[in-house]
Amino acid sequence: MPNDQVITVRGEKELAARAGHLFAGVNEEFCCAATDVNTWSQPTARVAIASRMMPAIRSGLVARKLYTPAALADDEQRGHLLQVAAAGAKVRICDAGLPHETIIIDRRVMLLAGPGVPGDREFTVTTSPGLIGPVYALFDATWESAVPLADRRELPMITPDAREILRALGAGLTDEVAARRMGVSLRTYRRRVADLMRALDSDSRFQAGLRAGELGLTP
Amino acid sequence: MPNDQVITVRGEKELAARAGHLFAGVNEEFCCAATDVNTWSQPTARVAIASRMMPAIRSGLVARKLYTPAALADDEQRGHLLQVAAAGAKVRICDAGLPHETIIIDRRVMLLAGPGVPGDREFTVTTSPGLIGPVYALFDATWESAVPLADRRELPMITPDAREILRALGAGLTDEVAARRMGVSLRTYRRRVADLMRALDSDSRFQAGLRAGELGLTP
DNA sequence: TTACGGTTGGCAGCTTGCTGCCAGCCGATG
DNA sequence: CATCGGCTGGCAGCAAGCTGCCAACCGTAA
Repeated sequence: MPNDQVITVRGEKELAARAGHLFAGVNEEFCCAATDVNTWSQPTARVAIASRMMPAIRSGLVARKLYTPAALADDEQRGHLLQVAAAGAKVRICDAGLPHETIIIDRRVMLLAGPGVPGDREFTVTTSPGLIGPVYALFDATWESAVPLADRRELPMITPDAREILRALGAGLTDEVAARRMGVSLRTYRRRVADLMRALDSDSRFQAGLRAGELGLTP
Repeated sequence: MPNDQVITVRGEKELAARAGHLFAGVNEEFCCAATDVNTWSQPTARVAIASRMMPAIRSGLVARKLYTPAALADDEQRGHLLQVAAAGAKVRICDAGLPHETIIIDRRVMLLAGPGVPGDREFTVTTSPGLIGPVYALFDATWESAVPLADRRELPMITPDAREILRALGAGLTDEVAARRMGVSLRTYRRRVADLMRALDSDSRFQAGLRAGELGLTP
């Protein structure tokens, strides 16, 4: 494929047939951005890819996988991500949508997938440095603002109630004012603040504010 | 230019000659991501572009311009950004590097610039939806995590001293412990914390923590 | 030398935050 | 019906945070 060329294929079969050779060797870095882990139409393909990648990671390959919170929606996906992360891949979660899967291999080959159904969607493959470079930069920028999977705490207790408390805290209100606004007693408000502090694993309110922001819990 | 094609040109003259027609009409949306505003080799070109874009914004065009903090490095750039923002363009600053300028027009045409010197660099232009879509999504993701120009406070008073205080606060230490560690009295530590709170325009420590994080002041 | 401005540190008084305690209320269960 | 668990709200006691006050110290300038 000449350097300035782009090929577009439909479906995974055609992708493998026309561009599979480009993905044969991953030597240095594998970058992937997607909504969730259901990339390929067959879940077994995902397992096969992961099992091939793990030895490579041990040999020095850098794998960066960027997903949206949808990738943590069910236990299967989460389990898979924790598994690849434990194997050494860097996994981050970003809050913005990633409707098009983007894969960049060794900054040499780039695969862009349409937003369609995994089994029937259009793939664009290119080796053009003029295209890969800028996309890689944008991937990098998104990566930098994403939260490492390990740092991302699951906070199921972010009820509407807790969210209102975060709002009040973020507005700098005293407990008394905030409690009155919420229509609860000061003791109850403080009890809930203490719950929130515990959930944020924070010893001070400054630290809690910092963490709430880091975790994207601010309203 | 066929849909799946990409053209690569070197220099602005060749860009205008071979692809200038693609940029003739901007009807709906103009998205741009770059390190700073020194996009073109001639500053007068920047002024001319801005002066053409302002009436369009008033007619409903959405202009989104995404830069790194380098775009605020000098008064001239800052002044320009404040000007276009005042004219209705949305300007955001993102903390990650954007070494390749990326321009997407009406989601129809995309221009990717190499990282070279403005007067002598390579441009890649494409109208391929398979390419524009994913890049647009990554632009969007980066945009979402960037800070609106208006919200970005300049905080020159982040001395090494204040940074150490932020560290102590972020670690959840009590004032007494932090003061002792810094080798100052509790009164002095608290005096400095109060200075920091004032600088962060915060009424509570939670709010201060939140803002410090938002402003990227955390160590 | 003295005078001045800025900073520090100790102290005191106050407010805000933290949490235990206990009574009361409510819903669910046997 | 009684019992239980969970939650609420008032109160008290304490810790942490906030700030004014004043003396002491330091560097600088006249």
